[in-house]
Amino acid sequence: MVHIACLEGTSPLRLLEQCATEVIFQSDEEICPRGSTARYYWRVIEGCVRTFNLTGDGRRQIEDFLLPGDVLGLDHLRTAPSAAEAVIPSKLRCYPRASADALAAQDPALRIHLRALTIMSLHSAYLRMLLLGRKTAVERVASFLLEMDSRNCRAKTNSLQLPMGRADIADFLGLTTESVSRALTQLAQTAAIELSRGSVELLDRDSLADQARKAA
Amino acid sequence: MVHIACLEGTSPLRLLEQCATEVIFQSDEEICPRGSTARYYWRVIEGCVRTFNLTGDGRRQIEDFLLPGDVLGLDHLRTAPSAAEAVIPSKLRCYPRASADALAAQDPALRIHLRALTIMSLHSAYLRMLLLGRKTAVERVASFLLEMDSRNCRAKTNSLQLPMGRADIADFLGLTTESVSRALTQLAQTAAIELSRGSVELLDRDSLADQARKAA
DNA sequence: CGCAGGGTTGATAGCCTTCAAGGTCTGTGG
DNA sequence: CCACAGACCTTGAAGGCTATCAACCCTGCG
Repeated sequence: MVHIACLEGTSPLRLLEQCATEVIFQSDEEICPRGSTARYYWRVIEGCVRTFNLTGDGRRQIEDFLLPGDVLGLDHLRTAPSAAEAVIPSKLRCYPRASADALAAQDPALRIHLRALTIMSLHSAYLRMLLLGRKTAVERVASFLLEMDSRNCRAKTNSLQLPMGRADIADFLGLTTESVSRALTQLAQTAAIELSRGSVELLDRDSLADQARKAA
Repeated sequence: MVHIACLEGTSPLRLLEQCATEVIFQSDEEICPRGSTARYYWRVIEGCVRTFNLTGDGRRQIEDFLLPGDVLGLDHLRTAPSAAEAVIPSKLRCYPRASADALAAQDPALRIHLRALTIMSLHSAYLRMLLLGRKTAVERVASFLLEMDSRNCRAKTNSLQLPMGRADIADFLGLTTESVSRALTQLAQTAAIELSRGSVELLDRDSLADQARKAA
């Protein structure tokens, strides 16, 4: 959800980029375990990361998918509140918190930007509450496709690549894999989308938005 | 959700308190309409406020209940993302954004505190996603009672006053009023709580926590 | 070829919603 | 003082949506 285009280019940030290191994670590999000390911010360079929460008996709710450009760790206080894992093999850039925070302390523009990113996460969380609390399965899946599409900045085509599997989508939307599958089939039957291997063709975004019942 | 005890007492904050004014809102009166310009922060002094989102066809999801001490408006960027209304007659203190932000620009401690409050809201939102996406009706209601209890700082007793009605609780938990009522009855039958007019007696918090399946 | 993993589809069950009715409390007015 | 209306809460019965359980398909791989 959290885009950070303007973290690049500005001059004092060069220093920060210099202390950053890149790390590659394999599928399902843990990036920061829940409760671990929050020593780094991470930025996704390639791939996809999920953050999630579990109930005592193992039910999972995915909080967010992080795509290239998104930042992980802005919501950590002393420790990480939720676990993070790579969805597919992913490259992340790792920024020491101490350095980044020191930089932010002296750079009002950076502070404002980081604050805006956190607030955008909060807005996205509130919209997802509406989705989880009040939307039907088809509405949830349609909303999900549109959200993923809107984050898929560079794509001009209607082809939406989904790095995550049905199980991840289900745990993101508060459904089961079967329900996700059925909702996708149903959307395909209205000709709003077309399903193909590993991607979804968005044929009719208006119809999708209609079936998503977007919040005004 | 957002507690702000330490906004009081520190000396530079006296200035801010001086430009603050108190306003009283009646039940269901709007505090900031969705999309309105974000010109103020608000702090609840007495009463209770709800923030919420609506789908296109009017289904409502309450994002948060704000109790005395909680701050409203930290998640606003240029405009308010969601509407806010008083649940019961409530007194709020109103802080001009410009003054507060200017003060924060010069006061690192205040900045850190405000940032922590925002992050706490985000954590609370993530926990509620787990509730909305993965918990049953009884689990949701038990979780709700425990959360309200934990925010009910000053109370030593087991009596939990709930300022909001069943309809508000339902829209907070993604249920209907009937389901909330049934879940409360069911919790009462296990002797975890006892229902009385306008309040709930928490007889067995362990049992409640058990039935809430709290996230580890 | 056999197997494993992910996705889809079908049948059934369960939980919550919906619709409906009754109960309780409060405030108002006769 | 009591009747009554209204709001809110609770309870009951029926239905719908999604979960669950199961089978099947497809692909990739050893």
